[in-house]
Amino acid sequence: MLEMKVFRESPEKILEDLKKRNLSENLASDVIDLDNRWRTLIEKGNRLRAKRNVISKSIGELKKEGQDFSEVLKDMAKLKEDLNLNEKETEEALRLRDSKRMIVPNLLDNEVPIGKDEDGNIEVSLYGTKNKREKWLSHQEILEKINGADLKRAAKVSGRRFYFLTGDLARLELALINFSVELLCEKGYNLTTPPFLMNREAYEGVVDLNDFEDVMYKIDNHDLYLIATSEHPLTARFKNEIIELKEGPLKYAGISTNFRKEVGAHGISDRGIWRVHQFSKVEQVIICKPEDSEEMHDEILNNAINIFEKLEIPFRVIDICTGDIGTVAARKYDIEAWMPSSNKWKEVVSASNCRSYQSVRLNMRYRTKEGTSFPHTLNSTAVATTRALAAILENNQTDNGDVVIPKVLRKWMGNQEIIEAK
RNA sequence: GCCGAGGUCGCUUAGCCCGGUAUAGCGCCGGCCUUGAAAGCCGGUGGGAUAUUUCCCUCGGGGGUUCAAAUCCCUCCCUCGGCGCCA
Repeated sequence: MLEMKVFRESPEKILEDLKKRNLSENLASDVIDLDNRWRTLIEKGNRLRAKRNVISKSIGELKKEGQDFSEVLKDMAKLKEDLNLNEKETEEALRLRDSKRMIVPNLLDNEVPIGKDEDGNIEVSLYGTKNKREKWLSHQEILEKINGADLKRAAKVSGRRFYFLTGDLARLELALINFSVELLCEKGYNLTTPPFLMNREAYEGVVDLNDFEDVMYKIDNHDLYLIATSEHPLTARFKNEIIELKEGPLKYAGISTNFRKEVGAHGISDRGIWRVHQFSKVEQVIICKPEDSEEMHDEILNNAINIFEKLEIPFRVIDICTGDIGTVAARKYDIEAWMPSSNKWKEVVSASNCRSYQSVRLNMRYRTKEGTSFPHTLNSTAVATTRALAAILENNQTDNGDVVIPKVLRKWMGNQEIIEAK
């Protein structure tokens, strides 16, 4: 959510952005109109309340002196009526204003490339070298060969897009988690396992409202949602608080299972464990002063780059364009791993700078010399296990269907070097 | 889940019984003093609106009683203690 002062002082910035995103300018002008209405009403209400307080005080005095105050009570009755009406109107105007304000997307960084959809994203760098091979098996074919997952029976007990990870692959998943957690802890990130369920109010602070329909699972009869990423609880953690950033940015490595509805997603490319309803992820979350956020964005992206370099998977970094960036981020980079079986780059990491969009919604502030201000929040995948596993399986396959375990993961696999095909 | 005690400004705390301007300390910011610092002293300290100097709001959340609610009543949330259940 954007601060009201942006709507009041520089609405042209918002309008310009809405144009870049191909969205209606009414989104912003509605907010401005409703804000004016609210301000008129609040001013009137304050005047009425000031009057009430004066009368109320005078009643106290009259009572103390033992004098009659029945006349004053009549004025008060009328005042109360006016005030009741005013309060209803004020509340309604504010509620409407903020419900409109909630759906206005974040202001984009000027550098975000202009584009209609994901085709407008720009490749900024390439890492690693692609292995050469005549024929590439897909990760789901390899899963079968190495007996790494049981999708069929997972469908029986849970439904499609679920999986049992088994044996060496389950172990490899833990290795990926351990590896990335260790890397982040060495860089000073505070390892945190968050709650996996969140209430609606906290959740509204951190996501696009459409996600309640398309992404998060709701628990029946409870005000609780399964988290889609540990970014959500980690960022919402300091809701309604004033935090200290004197000693530098707050850096967290979150570890959680993530639950996603994945509505509307179909297709052959989503087979196997690429797109699933549940997966583990190590996530980076940073809360920092506005002046530090660009540097922090580079840092979390570089951490992710570092992880995939060490895993020796070929990948590229792309700069997400205006049409693909979504509601919350001001700037976003993705890392796409090379998936040789489909001859495509596919998303494994997303690193966003959300600036103050989430902190305004959460009413999370930090102390400055002048008072309080809204910090910036950033998040990036370190490793999402199922997708990283799929990338490892494909890129590290051998002619007979074995999989070479990345060197950096072997210490968590009892120095095992290969997962053999059965 | 049951019983009891609690939740007050960034932190700690008084006020609650008995309704009438939310108290004090710490921290922080600024000033005086100082070669510099500390100490000391003085002032400030959350949110909102605004005619920019005034008003309003804020005592866990919501509702109610009242001219007036931190204070009384109802309800929900959370914390602590005891009991129960339990990986």
